[in-house]
Amino acid sequence: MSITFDLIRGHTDAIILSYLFEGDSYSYQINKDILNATDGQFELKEATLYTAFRRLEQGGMITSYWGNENVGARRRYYRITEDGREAYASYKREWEYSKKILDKLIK
Amino acid sequence: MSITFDLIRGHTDAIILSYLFEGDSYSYQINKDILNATDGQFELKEATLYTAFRRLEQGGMITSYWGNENVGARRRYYRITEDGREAYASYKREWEYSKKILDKLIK
DNA sequence: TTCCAATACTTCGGATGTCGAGGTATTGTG
DNA sequence: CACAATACCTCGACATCCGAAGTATTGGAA
Repeated sequence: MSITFDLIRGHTDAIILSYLFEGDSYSYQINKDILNATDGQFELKEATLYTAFRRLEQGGMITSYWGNENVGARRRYYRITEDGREAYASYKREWEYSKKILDKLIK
Repeated sequence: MSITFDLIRGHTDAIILSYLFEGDSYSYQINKDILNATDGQFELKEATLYTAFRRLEQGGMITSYWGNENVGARRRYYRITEDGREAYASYKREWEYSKKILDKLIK
């Protein structure tokens, strides 16, 4: 089954924050982690991720810094802030809540 | 808690079809049914509903007809088609599926 | 050694869905 | 007679998502 991506819309930030909650990471890595976690059935497109990173950084949810890899391509790492942790907790609650509502409505 | 409506995005059609599955209805009624089902915590805005009805009708998921009320304002009723029933079953599966995915990703 | 796949980042513009604001018409009630 | 409630509808703004395209680096295959 190929998922209609609009179903995930609005949850992008929550998904990203969920990964950053466990440690700094970078776009490509997060993308691969999502693919692994869902057995290759779901991924956030690169453009979507970058839009989200910009949005989250502007909102003070994350900060970013360049890694000093001396091998391979440079990486921009993202780190969750305290505000980001709070936002994540809130997103999580909202997900649980909207799940309940949709379970009521799609029966 | 006030729900971020973007979380519901993409599920509007499924919600509407879910109601029409149980019998013909009209916009205002469906709106009220949703409000009741969620204890007033969630509603689809009128403009959203009309956009969705147009979309569903153009897609052959529903048909519409004018009720012949001799009392009160005229009502446009919507009826689900066979294609609509199939689409609904599919939407329902997709919802179950995306629920699993999001539960994996928002942890 | 040359080419290509993979890693990694980024921008742009189009498509889509949602909804606030505004509008029309009818009926029943104070 | 005004007004709330029912019921319909349109427009335009806005946010998000993502396809497409582009840059740069490294390592391995041919």
